[in-house]
Parts: sequence; structure tokens; C-alpha cells
Amino acid sequence: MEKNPLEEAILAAFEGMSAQLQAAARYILDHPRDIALLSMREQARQAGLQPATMTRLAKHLGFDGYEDIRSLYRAAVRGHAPNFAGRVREQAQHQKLKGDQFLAGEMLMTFGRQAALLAEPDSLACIADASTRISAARDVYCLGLRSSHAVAWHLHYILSLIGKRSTLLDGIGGTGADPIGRAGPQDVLVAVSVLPYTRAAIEIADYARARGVCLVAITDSPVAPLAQSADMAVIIPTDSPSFFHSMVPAFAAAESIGALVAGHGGDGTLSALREFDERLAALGTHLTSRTVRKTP
Amino acid sequence: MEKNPLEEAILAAFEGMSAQLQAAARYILDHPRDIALLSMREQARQAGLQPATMTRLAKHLGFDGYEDIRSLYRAAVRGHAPNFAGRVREQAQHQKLKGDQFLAGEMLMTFGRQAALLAEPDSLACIADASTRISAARDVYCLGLRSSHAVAWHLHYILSLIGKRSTLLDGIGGTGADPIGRAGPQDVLVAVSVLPYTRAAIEIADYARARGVCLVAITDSPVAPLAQSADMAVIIPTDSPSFFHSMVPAFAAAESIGALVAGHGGDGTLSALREFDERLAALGTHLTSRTVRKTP
DNA sequence: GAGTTATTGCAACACATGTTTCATTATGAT
DNA sequence: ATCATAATGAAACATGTGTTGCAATAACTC
Repeated sequence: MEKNPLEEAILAAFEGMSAQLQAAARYILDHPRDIALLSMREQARQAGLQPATMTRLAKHLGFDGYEDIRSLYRAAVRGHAPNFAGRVREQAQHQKLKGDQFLAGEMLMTFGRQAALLAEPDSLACIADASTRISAARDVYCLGLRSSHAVAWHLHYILSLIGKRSTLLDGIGGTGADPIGRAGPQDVLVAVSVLPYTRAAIEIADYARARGVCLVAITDSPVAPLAQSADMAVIIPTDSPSFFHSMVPAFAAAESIGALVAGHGGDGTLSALREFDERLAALGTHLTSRTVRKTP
Repeated sequence: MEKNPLEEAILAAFEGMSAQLQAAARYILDHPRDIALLSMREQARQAGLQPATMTRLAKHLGFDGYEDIRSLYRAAVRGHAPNFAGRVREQAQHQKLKGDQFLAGEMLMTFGRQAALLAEPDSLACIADASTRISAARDVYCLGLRSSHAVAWHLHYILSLIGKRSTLLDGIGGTGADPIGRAGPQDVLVAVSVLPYTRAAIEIADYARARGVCLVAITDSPVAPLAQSADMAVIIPTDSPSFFHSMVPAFAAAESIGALVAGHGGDGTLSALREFDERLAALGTHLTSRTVRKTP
């Protein structure tokens, strides 16, 4: 059944309602989405009721007016969260989380919603398309500047791990764009860029495109500069309750793409991972114990 | 991304639009659900545009008015399935989603669940505690190697943005641990490390602890090496349907911590952000146009 | 630089909105 | 049957809505 914020409240008060109020309440229970979408008068029309009845029901349920009910239902449609979000909200309210923890909770719930958006079929198709292009490429170049750097780096790291020839265009020592000079039509450039778009990223992407490199964009809108010139784009949300645009969705998309490319590799990936492990073991890179060491 | 009935029509007409029309079009593409839920004037307010612009865009796209567009988007929301996660599963079953998209969908749903775990009160308390310690610190050192690098880098980036004295211990040029030699009890080291734990990260963390530096760990278990020696630890999940342990939860935690530190800053943060903007503007780092550039 | 066209902001307009009030009707208790 | 209370429909009201037209500004062409 659909999300219905007032279901319990209405069921609890239903018996004590008059006929008209019950009819209005029934309409709300049966059409939660229309409560969000239609005006109160249009709802009353569709329910065959007087507009005043809707307002009266709202007051009967303890609200100031019907606009409060519509607002609640709009939030439900807008939130469109999986069940865990509702649970976290209730918990937050009951425990009276304050300040820091409230904001952090809001941010994390936003990340959850964003992950859900990315899990929708058209986004999944884009992620799969991107991974297919990367798997087919001779070389992969990963580009992300400023807030996008972490995303590009992460994808580069995963691809390197699985033996894919990946190059990070990160500008260290002023050499950022040099490697792209070797790229051609058999290669892929994965460029990450969100508002505010960095000029250098766009220019490098244009240059690569001019060389016939396949451009895969991870960006925040279909009309963003990168998306318009890309061969394909993975569109990610960046909205956040905080001042900072969130890079978590882009990071999640990049990790998903990297994992899919790994899955394409078959025996080659397995052997690359094995070589990696042996190399790191020889260099003593990782602790062999998973847990506590004695304090030195 | 969400259902967007006019995506193709907008993309096709985008280049021929004026600046204001493009901004309105972008708002529609980026907020399809709000198109259904909010009045045209409220949308214009949120987009920072004139109401007449919304009507003009509608006419530009061949409609009689903006109400036609809203009606289209309401229909899209009305047709939307109730439970997106359930819908993806059903669709997968009915349409026999191919391997890539199924795995990507599973990963993204895992990220959503992990976000929910991090949104629970004990995790939120740790995130808040970490942010409080960082805010109180004279200097902050961010450390994350290999797969943890992106997380450390992201936190470092946010802290730098808001004017916090942050240093990334990244080992470039073999100088990774050098800056920690200047650290003392007034400083914080944020170290990120998950299985397989890198030896260098643990050793640097130990060194810092020996110097009295407050150690904040972002790691995958309360009994991980880092957590055991840290002053406090943010425990993040890393499980993933893919071969690769996921760094998305750690990334989300780091971003949340950074945002909370920003919120502690008050006027200092605002002026730091302003200086940052001015510096970047002076250097021409970002594109001034949010949307398409003419094809070069 | 001048002229033309396109764009834009603003104000006015007709109409819709949600709420409140009043008069009428219905219901319940005695 | 009578009376008091609750419920109901309709109208009035203040405010918001989407659209249109006008004047000013910007952009483009010659």
C-alpha cells in the first residue's frame, strides 16, 4: 500500500466522525498521492464533498487547516524514502536529536534516498553502459578536479586493482593533462564534474573528445556542460541538507561502475588481483593481523 | 534519475533558448517531482526566476501554458510505483534484468541500507563527536591510504574549503608522514583504514598518538587496529555485493563530519568560503555558465 | 551608430485557493 | 414533541494562482 502519513491517526478517530468527515477521511486514505498533487477544492470535488468538510476534517484531526495535511502528503511524495527512512525519522523525533546529530542524520537519510534514485532502471542502465564502455576500452583516463577528485581517484584505484590500464589525470606537478595526449578512439575518458564546474575539467574533456576519445561523464544534470558533449552521462544528484553539495552519490556510482568492470574481467581480473596481493605482500603493505596490535 | 516526461523535448530545444529559459528548463530537469507538487510561482521562487519565465518556457516548448507542464508531471508522479525498491525488484524479475544492472542495483540498495545504519543514534553520536574534536583542534591531519585515500582526501578538501588548517598525509614524493612531525596535543589526526589495513597508516597513527595527537578513526570494526588505539572511532560498514569492499559509507561519514565542522564555524567559515570563491574567481577556475557552451 | 528584434522584469488581471462565518438542517437527549 | 447541540451547505473573504501586456533593456544586424 502507498505511503499514508495519517493512516493511524485517521483509523483511530474514524468511529467518532460524522458521515461527511468519514467520507473525507476515506478519500484521504484511498488517494494519498492525489492529496499531495491536487488542490483541496479539487479533492472535495472528486470526493463529492464540500470544501469546508476537508478543512473540518483537518481540524478534527488536530491540525490548523487542510494545508497542513496536504503539506504532510507532499513531503511523503517528495521524500519517497524506503521504509528505513520513516523509522529513522520516528526515532530521531522520539529521541529529540539535537543540532549536530540531527543534521548528520538528515544528511545520511538524504544519501539513502539518493542511492535509491540511482537504483532506478534508467540510472542502472547508464551505469551499466558506462562500465561496458570502460571494459571495451584499451586505456581509461579518470578525471575529476576539486570536489570531484575523490570520485575519479576511487574509480582509478579500483580499475588499477583489477588490472585495467587506468590513468588519473590529476595535475600533480602540472602534468595533469599530459597523458591524454596519448589517447585515441580506442580509449575512454571518465570525467566527473558537478557545480561549480571546473574550467580545466571541461577543457580537458573537450580536448579528449576532439581526439576521438569516448567521453563518459558523471555529472549533475543532463544539460551540464559535460553531459552535453559526452558520449554518455551518468546523472547523479548532489543535493544536501548541508552547505556542501554532496559527492556521495557520484562516489557510489563510480564504485558501482568499477565493480561492474571488474565483473567483466573474468580470469584476467582474478589474476590481476592475485598479482596485486602478491606484490603488496612482498612489500609488507598490509597488516597480516586483522585486529588489535599490542600497544608499541 | 526520476521520471522526466520532457527530458528529450527540453534537451532538443535547449541550445535555442535564452539564458532565463535555460535556467527554467534546468530547474525542471533537476526537480521533476517538485514540478508536480509545487505551484508555478513557488517553483519560480525556488529557481530564482520570474513566474513569467516559466510560462514562456512552456510556450517555447509548444504548450499553451505552464499548467500543461505541471499536469504532465503530476501524471508522471501519479503513475509512479509505490515502492521504488520493490519496483526495481519486480522489474528485475519481470524483465530479467541482465547481470550488470542487477549487481549495480544490489550495490546501490546496499549503500542505502548502510546510510540507514549510519543514521542510527549511536553512529550519529560518533560522527558528532568526531566533528566536535576536529572543530576544537588547532590543526587537522587527514590520513587514508589506498582505498581509503578518497575518503581522507574528501574530508581534507571540505575542511580546507571552510578555512580549517588541514593537511593531507598522502605520501606524494615520499613525504607522507613528514607534516605529522609538527603535530601535538592540540591537533587531531583523522585516519581512515579498512581491511586490508595498510601498515603505513597504522604506523603513522601510532606515531601521532605517541606525540599526544588526538586520533579519530574511521574504520570498519570496533576491534580494528585503528579503533583500538584511537581516542574515538566512527565505525562504518564496508560490505558489498561486489568483490570490492565498499568505501561509500566511509565517504558519506567523512562528508557528514566535514559538514558538521563547517556548521561549527559560524562567521569564520563564511568568510573562508568567500575568500575561496574570490580566489577561484580570480583564477578563472570555474565556468561561469551553468549550462551548455556553444560547441567549440 | 542606428534600427530592429528578442528578452526580460514588472504590474495588472481574471480566476482559483483555503478558511471562516452564518443560516439551515439533522440528530440526540429528555 | 421539544430543546439543545452538532453537522452541513453556501457565501464571503483574503490571498495565491497562471497569464497577458507593456515598457525597458539587451542583443543582433547592417
